[in-house]
Amino acid sequence: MTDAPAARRGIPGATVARLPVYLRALGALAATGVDTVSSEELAEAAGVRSAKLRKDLSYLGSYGVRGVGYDVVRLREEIARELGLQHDWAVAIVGMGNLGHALAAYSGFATRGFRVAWLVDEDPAIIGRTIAGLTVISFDDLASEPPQGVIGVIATPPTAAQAVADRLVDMGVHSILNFAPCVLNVPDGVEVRKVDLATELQILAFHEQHTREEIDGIADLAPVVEEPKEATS
Amino acid sequence: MTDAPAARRGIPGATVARLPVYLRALGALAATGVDTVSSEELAEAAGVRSAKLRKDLSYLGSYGVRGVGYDVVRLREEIARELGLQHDWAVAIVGMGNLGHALAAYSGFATRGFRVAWLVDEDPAIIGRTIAGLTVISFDDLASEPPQGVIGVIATPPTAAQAVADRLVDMGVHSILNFAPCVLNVPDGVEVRKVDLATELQILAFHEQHTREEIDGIADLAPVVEEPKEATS
DNA sequence: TAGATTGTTAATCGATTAACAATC
DNA sequence: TAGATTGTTAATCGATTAACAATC
Repeated sequence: MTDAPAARRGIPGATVARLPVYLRALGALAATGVDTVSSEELAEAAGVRSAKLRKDLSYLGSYGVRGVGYDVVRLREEIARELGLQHDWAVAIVGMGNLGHALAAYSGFATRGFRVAWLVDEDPAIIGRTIAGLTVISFDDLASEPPQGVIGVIATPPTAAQAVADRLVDMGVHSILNFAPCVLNVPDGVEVRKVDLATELQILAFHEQHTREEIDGIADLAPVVEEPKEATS
Repeated sequence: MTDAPAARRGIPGATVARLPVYLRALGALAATGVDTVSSEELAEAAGVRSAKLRKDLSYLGSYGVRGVGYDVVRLREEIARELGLQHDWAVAIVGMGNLGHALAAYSGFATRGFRVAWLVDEDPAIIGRTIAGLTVISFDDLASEPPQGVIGVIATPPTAAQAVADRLVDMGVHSILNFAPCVLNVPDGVEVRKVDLATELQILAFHEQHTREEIDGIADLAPVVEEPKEATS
């Protein structure tokens, strides 16, 4: 009945999580002047299988040309649009410790659609200081400017994180990136993604240990006594 | 034939990735003096469903007691052992920009089984400086001390990341945490986990946009003309 | 047209969940 | 024993993959 792109609704979560990777790869291609790319090439650049890439892109609509490939600029725009990156998003970082400080100065945000707009801390010794060109404000100051469509970043110690999340939610924030190693409880409709640095290392430790066991030989763990082998066959 | 715990091999990846979360929750419980916990309570603390928790734990063996629950200290030890956290792991951080600097000073590593042992940069202006109590060394310096069973952390700009990964792999590192927004190519047997901060925000932007569309009303996007409804059935 | 590559189908694989028998 | 809770089964769900018909 309609020409509208097929599945606007219901893009699988796993696909959404990969769109930024494709976007980045397309940006790199565009920078080098490439204007058409096949699913095979783009998949290679993004570190995925081409079948997966094509399936992912098919959820956005039909932006490729059979026998030719994808127009780099066009596809990049479509993905950016799907992710809501036609305009920049404002970000509020709460917690100006080591990590918050580094995030405030991180250049990778600005180049990929985000503008760090507020730095927040509760420590009077830190409020008022200038970090990365911004003045650190208190939570009350933040609440006084209504942060519309802001993404909140929590970089406080875990003990403070839930209270911070509660205040952000009260202000109308419904997207939160949490660096504090703890579980946050938020109402329905609020999206929390978490980045836990120590957890990432612990997952690597698991693999490191198991690689190590293979190298050292499993014999150490469960000494194998070789049966005298029959000379048959 | 044997009493040995069932599935030592073949713990699903999704389960491994959750074990650190359980470990953290158990640590918090132990700190408050709780000595027994049910799957329902622990799941609540870890932010998962109890059925998932029990299934995850069943891969490690049978450490619960029916009708009672899990011994907090015991379970914590078993998970730590499974993850390879009986001893600390040494970490080498490469790239002493904002992020590398913050990671070097991050207190969350030490408390969860990791010791930042080397800070590496290639900039002569940075080599020799002291950061978080450690002297920044060059790559050649790092290569001279053979880093056994080290976990490598890459916090360089994306342009340098592949070369850094290659050098780490040459030194025998086979577990890498990559903060540079780029795809790393490594040989089989080397495990790379990646943390891309801007990607996390872009995923949130997707949800933020779609939440916003719902609030603003979908009518704006695809004006619906109501068909005069037949009064049948 | 012939060659190339997309978009989609169908099969497979892995992860989640509910339910409950086993058992403390 | 009666009540509680684990460990496991079986069903469901979602994601990945290979293969290929559609089509530029």
